[in-house]
Amino acid sequence: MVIVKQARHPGPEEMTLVAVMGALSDPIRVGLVRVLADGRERGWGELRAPVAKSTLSHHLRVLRDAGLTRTRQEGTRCFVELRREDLNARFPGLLEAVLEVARGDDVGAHVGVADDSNRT
Amino acid sequence: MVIVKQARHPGPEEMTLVAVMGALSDPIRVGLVRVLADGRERGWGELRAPVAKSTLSHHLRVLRDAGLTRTRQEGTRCFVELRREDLNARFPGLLEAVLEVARGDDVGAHVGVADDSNRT
DNA sequence: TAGCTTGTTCGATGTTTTACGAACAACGAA
DNA sequence: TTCGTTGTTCGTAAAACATCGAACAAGCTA
Repeated sequence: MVIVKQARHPGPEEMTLVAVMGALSDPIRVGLVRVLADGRERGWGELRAPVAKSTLSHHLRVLRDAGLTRTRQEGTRCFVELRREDLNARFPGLLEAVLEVARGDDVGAHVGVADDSNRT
Repeated sequence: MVIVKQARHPGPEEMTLVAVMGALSDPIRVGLVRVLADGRERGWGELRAPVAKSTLSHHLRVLRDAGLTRTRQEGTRCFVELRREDLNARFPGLLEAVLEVARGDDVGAHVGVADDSNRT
């Protein structure tokens, strides 16, 4: 029996505006959200940010705790995705507005994904 | 000649998403924005928040520095207003989305205005 | 089993934020 | 000029945050 201790994710009702705004008040985290904005689930190790991995882990935790992302564990690795549906239901229009500006201003420019040469 | 040292306000181009999100990641500041959301300019002394006046001054400064509000000085007193136009131009949809949630969740509930008995 | 990979957690450090009261500066009123 | 009012700034303290490297746990792989 495989018990993979999944991290806790807040339900929509548990999400707070202040926590979400706080999560998005750091350029690296905004960059991560931008990367995930295409709706694709990304492997943790695929994510690239100019910080140590422990720090990246921290940022992903802040995003998860605020309800912005969902982290799934599979074996020894993790996959992250944006909780777009939940966010739109709980905070209508907010995510789109933020992404729009983030793209325009290129916020979190140094965050990206590895150019994974093993798929298309 | 009256030179009232006006505080510096960032122009729309100087406003950053991260600063705005940071400014809105505190319930008192969200409360202040809510109070100002009706478009009326408010006297500083009219504002009520459960913090010392030096702390309120600090919060108003954070909002001003982020570009959310404009502070005008007249004689010995100040008036604050929301920079709705500028915000909508710079961050389309953001303010409305935030206000919508803030109202629904009653964020910053302890912030308000004095019940000014000298009008209506 | 032994070792490798992957991501989290721990401990330390330096910075930023929030908060308060006291001191201050600017202005208007007496 | 001497007060009172109004809001900012200063000094300080506590908490939160970002960051790192080291240690760790869990799961594959050899």
